[in-house]
Amino acid sequence: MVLGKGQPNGTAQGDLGLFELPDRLGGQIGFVLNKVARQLHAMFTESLEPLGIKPQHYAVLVLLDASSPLSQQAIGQRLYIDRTTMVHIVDDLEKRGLAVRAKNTADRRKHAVSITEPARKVVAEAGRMADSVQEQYLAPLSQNERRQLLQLLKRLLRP
Amino acid sequence: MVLGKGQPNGTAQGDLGLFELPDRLGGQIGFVLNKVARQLHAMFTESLEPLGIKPQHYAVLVLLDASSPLSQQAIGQRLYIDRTTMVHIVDDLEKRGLAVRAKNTADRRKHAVSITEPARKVVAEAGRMADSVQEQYLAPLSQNERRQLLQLLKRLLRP
DNA sequence: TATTGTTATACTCTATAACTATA
DNA sequence: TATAGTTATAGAGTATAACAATA
Repeated sequence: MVLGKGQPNGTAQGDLGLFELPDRLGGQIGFVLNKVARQLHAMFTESLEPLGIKPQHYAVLVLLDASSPLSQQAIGQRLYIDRTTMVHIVDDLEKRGLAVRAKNTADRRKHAVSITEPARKVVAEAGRMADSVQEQYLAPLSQNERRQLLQLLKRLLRP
Repeated sequence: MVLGKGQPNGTAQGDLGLFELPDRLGGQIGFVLNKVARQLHAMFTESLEPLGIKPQHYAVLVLLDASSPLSQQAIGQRLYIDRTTMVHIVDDLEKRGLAVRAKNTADRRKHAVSITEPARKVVAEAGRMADSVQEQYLAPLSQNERRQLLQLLKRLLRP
């Protein structure tokens, strides 16, 4: 997708350069936020392909890597993932041998989902992919600006 | 979805509070970006329901309000929307009487898509919705921080 | 009664491929 | 040959509703 740089905004009012956004839209954080999130997500998804996982799997694995076992509900609550979606994700991880389900003996409604040993290397590798993609996508920003951006976003995130 | 505030992170390492993210994930801008974008998008979608349009329709209408007519391709390029997706969006707008397709006589491959007069009021109203949702969602940030956030995001957006 | 996990289903958003018509 | 628009189709990601097992 070669889009060039658009015309500098020397055009008459109401006559936008080919790739310019009206102020009304460019001023909306929502619009820009959405596009940026999609672009980064697409890049990360692509970078994970060789590992046979997707961003959601990565997120769950990071969590399990930090503390296994967890119930599916517990994982979902932390990652803002619905429990029905969690079923599919854990299904995928089990098929790929990256996680295992056991019964929680204390509360037999719950599963005790754990990361497998081979998966530890996969998470590590995926983490490097994540870093590399971010490094690439965030290149326009200084280290300090990246920290600022992250802090601002974190303050917006709702439970 | 009542998630509470999570435990303060006074727990032993490896033992995360119920709603805490491991540093590895919380430190990834991608993860937080994605969730924030989805939350805002969901709120905006809901607020637009009474108007019978969705965020993509709003974006196209804003563009057409600023400069009509435009070809579908031209709209899509500015809004990062695929041309096949544009077909559906313009279909929807025509059904709702918010836009009309005419043939571009200079280049008869192209459509000349224009906003309709009644639609001008809809865009204006939708714009107020957008402002209100943003005001609500961005409440944790000062005016200055909102500007910062927008500027940082805009610098990331790729063509 | 409430919670955990499951299943089936469906919706949103988007993109790919193949086509028509115009240039 | 390339571009604009269309169509059919499919995929990813997510959610809703109904259910079983367990608390």
